[in-house]
Amino acid sequence: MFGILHSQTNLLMSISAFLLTLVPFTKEELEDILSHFKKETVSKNKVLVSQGDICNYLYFLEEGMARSYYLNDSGKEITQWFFGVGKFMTSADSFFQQTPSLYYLETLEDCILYSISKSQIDMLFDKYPKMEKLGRLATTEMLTKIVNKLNAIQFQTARERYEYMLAEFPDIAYHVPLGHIASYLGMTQETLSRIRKNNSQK
Amino acid sequence: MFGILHSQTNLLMSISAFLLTLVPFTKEELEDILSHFKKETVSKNKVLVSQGDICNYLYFLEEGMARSYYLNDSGKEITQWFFGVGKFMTSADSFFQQTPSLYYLETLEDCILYSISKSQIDMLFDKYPKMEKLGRLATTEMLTKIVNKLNAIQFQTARERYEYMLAEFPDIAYHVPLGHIASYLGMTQETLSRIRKNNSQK
DNA sequence: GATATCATTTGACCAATATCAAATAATGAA
DNA sequence: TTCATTATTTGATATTGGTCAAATGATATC
Repeated sequence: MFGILHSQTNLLMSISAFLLTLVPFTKEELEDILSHFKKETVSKNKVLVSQGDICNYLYFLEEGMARSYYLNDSGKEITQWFFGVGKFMTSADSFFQQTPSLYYLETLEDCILYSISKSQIDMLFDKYPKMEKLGRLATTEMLTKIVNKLNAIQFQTARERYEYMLAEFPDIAYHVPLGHIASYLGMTQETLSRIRKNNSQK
Repeated sequence: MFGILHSQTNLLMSISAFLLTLVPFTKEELEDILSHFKKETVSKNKVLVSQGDICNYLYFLEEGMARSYYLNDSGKEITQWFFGVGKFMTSADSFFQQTPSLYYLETLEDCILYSISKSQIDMLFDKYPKMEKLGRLATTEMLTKIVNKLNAIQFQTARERYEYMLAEFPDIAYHVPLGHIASYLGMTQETLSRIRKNNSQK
């Protein structure tokens, strides 16, 4: 079968470009802030944080994709969120409250990450009020996105939820295993498979 | 039938007590901050913000209860969140981005509210880094609660979702119309009625 | 390239919950 | 109190999506 071409937007987003979209840091501030992030490359399917760990780092995803997931009562992996290029990623509760993480964080592709520890970012929060603003704005954005997902999950049919997925994560939807998406959307992979089949026939 | 006694905890929570649980403001800071909030009493079933309005105020709920809701495609009211004593309430997106609100805000009981405008709170954000921290912490708390709801909605049966409601909003669950709760939990009110019946028989 | 492993698709059947309609109960206004 | 209105409950039936099992397809390793 001839494949459908899926757009590959946003292959890369530098952390400084991203920070500047939220808050107008000066060159000096930005340099100081960035000096506390550590660049690392991580290969595909690596678990960065396990359920029960304290999540010690906040990550910025310059390249690649990742997900958070947890194990439900039957031990099945439930994808909780996808992270794409140009996004912050962490197990938020665990990182900010320094409590055991409820989630795993796992790369889904080879990734280039910038990481920062809790103590370092707290130091930056104290040093720069603009960093508090950044934190607030980033959190507010996440809140909005989660509310969107909630509305999709709560009131839409399985097919409509898949359409939400395509809209929210266009880069990711065609590049990760079906089962990850199905559990993210709260349906079985059999159901998602049937939806995809019907969509492609239309 | 003899009614079950439902606990009435947290009948009142002062705004200063609440702020101090999140950030250690000094007496002077607190006084300055509170001077920008305006106390108002609002009677039951008043709409504070309508869908399409810009939400101009952030409210703190000292007494009473309220909800946010929207109208779905069929024009049915869907409760999106409940707000109880000691909580901040606003149409977050609309207030912070000054965009038309997707939601209505409506009191469910007579309320005592403290309101503050966007420009005033922005002024406080600029004046006090601790206010940015307050904003970040309050938003993070909200984020955690919404993730909880999402997990309940996504993976639990109708009965388990109702149990989540009782745990998250014990003060509210027995004091608002059934239909508000049913739409909040993503089920019909017939289903919720049957669940309550079964629970009371156990 | 052959084979083992893992991911996806397909089919048959079932359970949970929605829908629609009507009866009953509760509430509030005159 | 009485009546009108609104909220809740109940019953019958329909539908969506889940479960289980098996077949097919894709991928990676030797």
